[in-house]
Amino acid sequence: MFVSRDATILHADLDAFFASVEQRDDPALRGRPVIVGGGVVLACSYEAKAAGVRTAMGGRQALALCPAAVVVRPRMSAYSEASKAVFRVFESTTPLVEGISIDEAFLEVGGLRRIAGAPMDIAARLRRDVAEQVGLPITVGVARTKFLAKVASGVAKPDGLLRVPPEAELEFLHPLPVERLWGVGKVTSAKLHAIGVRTVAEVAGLGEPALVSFLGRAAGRHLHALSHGLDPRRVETGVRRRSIGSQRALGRRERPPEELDAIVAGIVDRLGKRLRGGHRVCRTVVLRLRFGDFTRATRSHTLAGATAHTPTILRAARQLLHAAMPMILDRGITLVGLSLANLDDDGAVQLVLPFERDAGPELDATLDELRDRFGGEAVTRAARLGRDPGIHMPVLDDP
DNA sequence: TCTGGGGTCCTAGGACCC
DNA sequence: TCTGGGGTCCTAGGACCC
Repeated sequence: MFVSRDATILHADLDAFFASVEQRDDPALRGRPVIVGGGVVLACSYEAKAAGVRTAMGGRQALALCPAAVVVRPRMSAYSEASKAVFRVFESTTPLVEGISIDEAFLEVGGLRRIAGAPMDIAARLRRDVAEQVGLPITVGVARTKFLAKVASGVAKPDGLLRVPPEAELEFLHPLPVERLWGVGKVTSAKLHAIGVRTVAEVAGLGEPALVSFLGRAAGRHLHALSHGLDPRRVETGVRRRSIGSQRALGRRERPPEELDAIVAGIVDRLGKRLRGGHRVCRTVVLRLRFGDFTRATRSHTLAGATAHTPTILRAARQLLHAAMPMILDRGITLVGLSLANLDDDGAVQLVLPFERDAGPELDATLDELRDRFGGEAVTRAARLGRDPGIHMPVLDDP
């Protein structure tokens, strides 16, 4: 496999994204500590970070650390717009863009040297373009691998640019704390600390067999590779979503079953629209629950066939909810959510139904039945296509 | 400190098939 | 009567990321 010897991967990461959008849109917030969120901190400006505020921290604790902070309600649509604008700048830089979240992406610029210059020049221009065209600060890491590019941007934040030269990768990587490794969170870092491992160099020194027996096969191999600077992943475009979900925190108040049912119905409705909007279908419905003691549970059901039909999904979700009721009543529910997984593209199929020329009423009855099964939208589209009664009628697949 | 909302991937056991 | 190994799918839980 070809591995570039050159540092041609950019990791571009917007700084304190939500908070930066707020500061951009309201000059009164500039230079001040800003917290986006309410119950928990969704994002905070660097002024707030300086006071110790962190993402996912409880709102009360954040304000205790930083009483001067301005708390702002999140404006998701504004962030979504800003993200789109930034990604337009990415796309104008190189066609090889792999988005990894609303505020970061990998860009491969290895093939652009002749027309756009060296990676560092491209990165500097990208930062300038995002600042000028979108008004947001962005940090870029440049390296030979995705992982090193990401670590570089993390080290260079905020509003920075850093290249890891291929000949100095381990020199750069090994002194860093293990938490910098992708895939090392709270649990894994605690495990590693327990055996006296605190730096990437020490992880590298453990050897793969030890890491595998200690952390499991996949995690062990992964960490071993990363700690030696090995990461063969290429920048990939057009990565498809594997699941979509929506959830709602409920607080500690008791919720009667009818209310839970209504909330689930609302979530199914939203997800069904997103699914159809993206021309996708799902096969697995996952109910997510969180309880008063903060334990969690999931219950899932896989359908015989793929669907984007709201009533079909709702039926499955209701059954899962019903089966989980004893647990809910017992432990008290604080969050309910649904994920739709096993996603696929919605291959529309044609259903051929034989009809006589004058079978008007019979056709109408059949159409009603199909609307009920597949959703009005799909069949209305299909009925237009199959205007001539008795000939054919394409509908969305839903066995 | 009493904790949002959106995702990804891995593990492990059981069912089932060859 | 007692015995294999391999593969896939489903379910549930968990760690992790932004």
